[in-house]
Amino acid sequence: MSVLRNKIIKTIAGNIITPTFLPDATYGSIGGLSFVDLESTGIKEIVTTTLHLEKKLGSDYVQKLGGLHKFFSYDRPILTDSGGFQVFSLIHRRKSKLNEITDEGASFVDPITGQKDLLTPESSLTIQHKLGSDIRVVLDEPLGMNDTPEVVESSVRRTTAWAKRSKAQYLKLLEQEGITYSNKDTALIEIGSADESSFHRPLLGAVVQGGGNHEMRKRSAEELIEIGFDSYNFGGFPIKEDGRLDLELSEYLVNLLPTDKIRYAMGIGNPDDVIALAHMGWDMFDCVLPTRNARHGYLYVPKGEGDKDFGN
RNA sequence: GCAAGGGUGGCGGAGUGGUCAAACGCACCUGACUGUAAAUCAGGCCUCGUGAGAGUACGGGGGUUCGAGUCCCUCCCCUUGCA
Repeated sequence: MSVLRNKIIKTIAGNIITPTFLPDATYGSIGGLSFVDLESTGIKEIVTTTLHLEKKLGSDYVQKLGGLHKFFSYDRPILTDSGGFQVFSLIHRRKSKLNEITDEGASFVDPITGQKDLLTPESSLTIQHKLGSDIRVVLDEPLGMNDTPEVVESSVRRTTAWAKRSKAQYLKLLEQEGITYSNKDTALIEIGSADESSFHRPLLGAVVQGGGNHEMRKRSAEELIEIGFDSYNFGGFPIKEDGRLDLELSEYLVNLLPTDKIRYAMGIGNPDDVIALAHMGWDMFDCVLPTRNARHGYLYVPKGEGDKDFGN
């Protein structure tokens, strides 16, 4: 049963028709493509990485230059991640007392400078605010699929707690700018709806955790919905041992999320997966996979049109 | 013409009497890659064989030696110095 949603996500930088896929641009660059090239692919919006920008350039610097859009010379919607997943991957590379997650935040050792650093829910949102992105994500604690129930429970609890702090920080930053916020604001509208003007504030999404455990996913979703966000995101690394996305979990989760909010599957980028999840009702996707694969010489072709002469 | 140094796999470049099918790069091939600290990682890369393994290689020819990419002679070619 397909529930493919063609809707419109409103952002400050313009509207996005769903379902949509956002490629990831580490420093605002998609694997060496110019924005002109990017546009020719039909891509209308991008994701960029908070932590890389913060560590390499500094959000203060980007802010001084007028924000990401001016800095990149890109006027379409830009989504920033919290930096949580990058810290997560760093921590899993090298576990130590310096690389750890506590209730305060995620501490890690900067692999370039070797200095200890701490990313908190508040600092992540402040950085994203300075960067001036259109869609933002709260800091969360991502997990894989095979953690113990205790670890999963802890991740969900912490993710909810961080989401609360993030929302508070978000509202504080909006207030400083004199931007109004209402729980009734809706950034997801029907196509053809009379009101297609651009949105008046950046969007904020929270990330549902719970690993491969349905009950925990449900709890996580409910707790986040209680706080209230513009988007609810499929978090963690929901890839099974066979290397495939857990489609059952994907479908279970999408049906727990409010239909009048954006449902965003983070890090899902296998073309077949994107199509499958879009039909489940997921609105938005981002992933490194297509661009990374392309950089590694991998070409996607429609089913049945592969050519042995081209390898993959 | 004289002098000196060289000619090794697709390329660069190790190797100076046995453990060399040839280090190490590059290129190439295959596999991996899922909120980008992955422009990475794993394997292959003379021929035949799934494999153990076998065969043929170090400019050409000849020689010394149990054994030569490595030593000697000769021929061909390249680079540099002197005329």
